Amino acid sequence: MKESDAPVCRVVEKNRERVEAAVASLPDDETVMKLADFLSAFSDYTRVKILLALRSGELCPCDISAITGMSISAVSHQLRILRYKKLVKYRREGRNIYYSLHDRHVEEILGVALEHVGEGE
Amino acid sequence: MKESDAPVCRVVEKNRERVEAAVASLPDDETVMKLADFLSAFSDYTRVKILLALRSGELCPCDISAITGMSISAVSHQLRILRYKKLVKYRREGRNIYYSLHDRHVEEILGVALEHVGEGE
DNA sequence: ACGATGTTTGAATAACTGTTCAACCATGAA
DNA sequence: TTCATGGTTGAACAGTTATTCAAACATCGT
Repeated sequence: MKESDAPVCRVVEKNRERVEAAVASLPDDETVMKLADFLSAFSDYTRVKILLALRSGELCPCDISAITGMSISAVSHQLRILRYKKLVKYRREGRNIYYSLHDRHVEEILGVALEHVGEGE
Repeated sequence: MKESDAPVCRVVEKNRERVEAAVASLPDDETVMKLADFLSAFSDYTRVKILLALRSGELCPCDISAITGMSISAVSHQLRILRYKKLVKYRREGRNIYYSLHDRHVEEILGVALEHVGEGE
């Protein structure tokens, strides 16, 4: 959208304080981008399932494949995303690699979201 | 992937307890789907920005357009997604429609996620 | 060194998502 | 009723994403 022809209704004028307060309260753009990037890791059915499984303890890709019914390759691709976005960490043990949730934040988000969808019934 | 030829490594056998515990702890499929559906609403930069802006109070689409620099139409499309997925609610006041965060869960998730990305520096 | 096991990776394809544009609906004022 | 204002909607396009397949890498046992 071009800045020049932003459609501005009268309400924006009336609400100017409100609007300016909202703008002031926004984190900087980079933080918003990081936020969306982090949260977007939760946006896929299979990734959510992987994360939920990891709440009960560390698992290797092969375990996760068995649990979720996904192919090993698909699991590995998704784990890579979860790694990059800091939702999981891993450790090597011989030939196996064990994945676990990165920190409490991830568990907390899953918990709050579970509450939310549970209430909708 | 076909169930029949799921690649199962030895670790799964060794970890059978662990794997079975994880399977047992998983919510039913419908819940996982609802979870992913809810959380996927947080996965876009512009939606996150809208939600962050709404933390400071209710706003109409026109306000949000001014705050985010998005077109009114784009804002409205995103608000629809946020409405359907129960991240925001709205009320009408004459010609204006005011949107606000649906409940504490949404605020909490944003808060936890902000903590998470804040720590990474 | 070799083979087997456990995992990762890149390329390709199919499905999905966000923005724009134009048309439309809803409300209040005249 | 008619007009202007504030919002919504559908179609279309561009960009993104998840899965599969085949090939590769890393580690261990022999």
